[in-house]
Amino acid sequence: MDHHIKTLSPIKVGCTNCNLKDLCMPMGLNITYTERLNKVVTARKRIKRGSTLYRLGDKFNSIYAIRTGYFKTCVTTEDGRDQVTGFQMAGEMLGLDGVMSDEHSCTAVALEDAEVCVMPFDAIEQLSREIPSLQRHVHKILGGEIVRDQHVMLLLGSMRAEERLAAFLLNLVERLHARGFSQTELILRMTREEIGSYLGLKLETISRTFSKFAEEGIVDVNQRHIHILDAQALHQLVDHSNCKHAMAA
Amino acid sequence: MDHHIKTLSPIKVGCTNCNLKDLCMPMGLNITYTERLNKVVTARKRIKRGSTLYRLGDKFNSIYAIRTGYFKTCVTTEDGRDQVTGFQMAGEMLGLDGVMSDEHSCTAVALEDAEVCVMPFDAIEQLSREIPSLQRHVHKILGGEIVRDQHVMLLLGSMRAEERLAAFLLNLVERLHARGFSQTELILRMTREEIGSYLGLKLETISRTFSKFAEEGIVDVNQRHIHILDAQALHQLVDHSNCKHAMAA
DNA sequence: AGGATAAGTTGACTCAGATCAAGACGGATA
DNA sequence: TATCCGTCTTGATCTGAGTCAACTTATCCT
Repeated sequence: MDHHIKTLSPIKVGCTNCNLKDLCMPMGLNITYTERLNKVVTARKRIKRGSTLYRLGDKFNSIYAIRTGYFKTCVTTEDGRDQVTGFQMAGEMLGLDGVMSDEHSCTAVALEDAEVCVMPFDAIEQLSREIPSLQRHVHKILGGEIVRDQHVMLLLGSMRAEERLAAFLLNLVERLHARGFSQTELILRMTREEIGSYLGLKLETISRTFSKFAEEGIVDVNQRHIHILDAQALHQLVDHSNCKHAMAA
Repeated sequence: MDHHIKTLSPIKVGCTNCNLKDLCMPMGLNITYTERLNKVVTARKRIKRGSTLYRLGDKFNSIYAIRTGYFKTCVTTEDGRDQVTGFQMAGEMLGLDGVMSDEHSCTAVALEDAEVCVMPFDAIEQLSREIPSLQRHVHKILGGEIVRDQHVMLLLGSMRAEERLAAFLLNLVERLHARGFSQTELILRMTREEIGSYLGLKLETISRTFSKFAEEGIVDVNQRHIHILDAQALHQLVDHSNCKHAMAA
């Protein structure tokens, strides 16, 4: 029991020896700078599956680096309906949606038990004034979010259901692969409804499209366990949407 | 004629006496700092209607503040098909899409003859290390883009055609109003096709929806000249999409 | 001014995905 | 082991927006 409490204590593992340091905030920083960044991480926080890290409207103080677990972010409207705006995994940052107006513009929910590093944004700003490479990295994290959102806009604005799901699966598996997981197998952390919300489709359509992929031998679907059998076919689906009139020409 | 050439010369009007200074980059900076920012603006650039400020894949060096004119940004796919990701007007920034990967991830096209201030990003980064309030502002500009994109995702993912167009008109007129223009009248700078691309709809649908709004007396449409007669109705359309089951409950 | 070209409107028809509905499955609880 | 509930699948039907096409109206160019 004592032992269990010890693992819970704040700042046991620092950035320096964190296995995510090449993906996360310390990316590209030397040891001296990483140590300084480490001092900015004042706390760790555990979030139980289903509970929120922050909610729409909460005061913005910190950004969060995910150590373990999965999150979804969603924009909730007054009436309780919501749209999923993204899924985040270990090494990715959460909370940047609050930078603009000093309050969060979406809600972050843990899809499974998770742990995050809390980084007060004031401290990050101060440190990044002293360390140009950190400043550059903060800008890249913010800018990367913009590029990612643009891709989702492209997906929502011009792809059909199959193309959307194919793009979604490829994106997930690519990010997992960057974290050392399989390039062909994955376990979905979210429901069909959440995938649908993210992709602008209904849960039935997600289910049907999975079944169609399975029939065609492109993927093997067992509940949330997905085995990609023909990644090439998925890529073609995504690219094909851009080729309708290129082929006609 | 001489007079005309003078107005064309680089850096005639500085940030200090620019009429957009409260909306644009110098927002919130005192006079001393604004003068320093002014030195970063090394050039002005004129872009003719229909030509590009930068293209997808171009090396990222600078961000741009729009002095006059309108732009659209679009993600172009290999085959020439593209999706409009946004419309920008005076006082807004362009080019942030390049921060992440050091090359632009979209193309910026002038919808009418335009003039922009060129701000080398290296210089902005350096200056923002010295001026915390500028640093904060750069972060807010980047963060604001994220929030804006989230709203578009919500629109594309969960609204019907009428709701999308209503939200689009309200957003445009609000931004124009912040620039001193009418709250009820506006001239569209883009074609129905460009609006459609942005909203994930076809141009025929945009046309039909405008006609429907006109029939219902919500707006008066004369080509690109739009007169909003019942802003309340537009607001209700947008909010209503969030109330379907709230009303049932 | 006139002719060419781009932009916008409107109608008829089609279809992808939504909606409604009925079961099946699997993990949690008692 | 039974049952309960959230999740998922599948079928039947409906509908909002897409597609195709014909036409009108602006705008540009010489």
